Amino acid sequence: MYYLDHFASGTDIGMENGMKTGIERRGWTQNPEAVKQDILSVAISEFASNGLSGARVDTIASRTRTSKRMIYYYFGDKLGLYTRALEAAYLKVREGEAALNLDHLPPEEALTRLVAFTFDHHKKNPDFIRMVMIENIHNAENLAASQVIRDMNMAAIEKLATICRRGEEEGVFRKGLDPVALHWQISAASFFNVSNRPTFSAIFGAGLFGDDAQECIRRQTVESILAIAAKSRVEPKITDRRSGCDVADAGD
Amino acid sequence: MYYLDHFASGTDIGMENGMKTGIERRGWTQNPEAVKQDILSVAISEFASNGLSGARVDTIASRTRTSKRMIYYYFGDKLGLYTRALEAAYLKVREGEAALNLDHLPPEEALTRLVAFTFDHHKKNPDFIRMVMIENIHNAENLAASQVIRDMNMAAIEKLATICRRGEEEGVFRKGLDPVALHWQISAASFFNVSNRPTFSAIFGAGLFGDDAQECIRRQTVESILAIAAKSRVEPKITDRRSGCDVADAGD
DNA sequence: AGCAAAATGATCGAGATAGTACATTTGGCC
DNA sequence: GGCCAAATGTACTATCTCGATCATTTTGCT
Repeated sequence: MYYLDHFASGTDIGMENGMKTGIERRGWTQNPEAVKQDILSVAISEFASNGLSGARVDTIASRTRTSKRMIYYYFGDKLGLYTRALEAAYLKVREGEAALNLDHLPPEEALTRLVAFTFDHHKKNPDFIRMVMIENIHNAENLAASQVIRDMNMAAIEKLATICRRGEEEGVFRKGLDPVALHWQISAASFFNVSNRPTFSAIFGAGLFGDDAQECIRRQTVESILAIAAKSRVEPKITDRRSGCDVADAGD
Repeated sequence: MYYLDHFASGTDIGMENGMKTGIERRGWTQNPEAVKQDILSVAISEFASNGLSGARVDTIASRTRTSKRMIYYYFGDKLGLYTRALEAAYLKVREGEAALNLDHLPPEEALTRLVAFTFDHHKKNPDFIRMVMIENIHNAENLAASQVIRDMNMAAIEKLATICRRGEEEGVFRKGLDPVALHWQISAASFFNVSNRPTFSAIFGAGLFGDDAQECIRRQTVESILAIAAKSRVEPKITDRRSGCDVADAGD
């Protein structure tokens, strides 16, 4: 099986064998990079659909323009392929996030956009969400081994930290905000909205995933996050010095 | 392999072979119910740990006081066992929830307790959470087939609906609150907190899962939910009639 | 052109795994 | 006690699945 030169630079990964790509056919040649990318994109889809144990190397191979031989040649074994696929999925998603530049916006506006963006972005990348779900099932053992992924996420936090700091300085956000905790809140809503859609729909119907209801949920999410970040409208009676959280009666 | 009479009524599922149970040994006998329960509890643990494809029937069998033969005898095949295990996991968790009686409390207090309870309860039942995660990976195909589970969840919503209605009537909650949407918000935080702990910890460290930080997150969650339910302190400029949500600028 | 290393093709094997066949024991009932 | 159906034990197999082996082609380089 052969590849067009620079096939890897094509964006339409899912095309059929023999489809035009818009790239000139200037002879055919070995193309290791394209082979790897081809394998990875198929692997992401397959692992995301069926999980680590559920995915079949043979199935991945057959959906590839290359052979199983190549999978083992480049990735060693199934777990190696999985790990690289996980990294690739992260990379692709973080790329999308990198385009978001919020530095010129006022902090509240920046945070609003960040939350809304994350919500939408997760929704547009279900395979990524599923990869993370699967990784959680496996106790993040493979992710823990990937320095690449940790670095990328720390970068994401930096962005949020910057917003928090600016907000504090301008006096619109409360002091001592923990960017990681805020990220947790943002992720919880955005992630759950995709990850648990199947069971939620099965039980309560698809209503919450229609356009109107999703719009509503997204807005609620944005507002909740902003409320957490904002200086409390009502002065808290006690402030927990350790975590910067308002301490109020929360039952039990 | 033989069973004590009424062994199924014992609460300590995880005990070793031959351990005392507090139940008098009054002879040994066939005990189909105990066998089924034994298999199910092992199955939940195994499926929760390794997923549907990752779980091994032989492993389940070996951790059971009975044999693989019995698994197929009572549950037909692996998928049958999985489905029953899923139901059993739901049942166990909903049982815990049923004990919660909130009808005598004022709506805000009831909602506060419900949220806090859900947060804690999910945390105490990671196997259940993992089963749901796995079911989501499989697009809820098996859950969809289980009427039992749908019924139980509808019951849970009823509880929330009652609180919402009372809150509306007493004028402390906004009108047109959607109990399912509220349930979504509660679940998102409570579920994510358990489901994504491994990846989150791997990336950002375990800090957020220490007692102090968890306390803080739980409180933030409670407050966010209450804020959503409460009548807005600031009158909304526009109200979306379809969903009952405030419409404000939420960015793109 | 010729050579060595990288890349790829075709086929096969070992072990794991779900599920089964057959035999045996137990327990309620007469 | 004897009988039959439910329950359980033992051993086996067909198949699926990962991974390896051996052979061949392509390519960069001199």
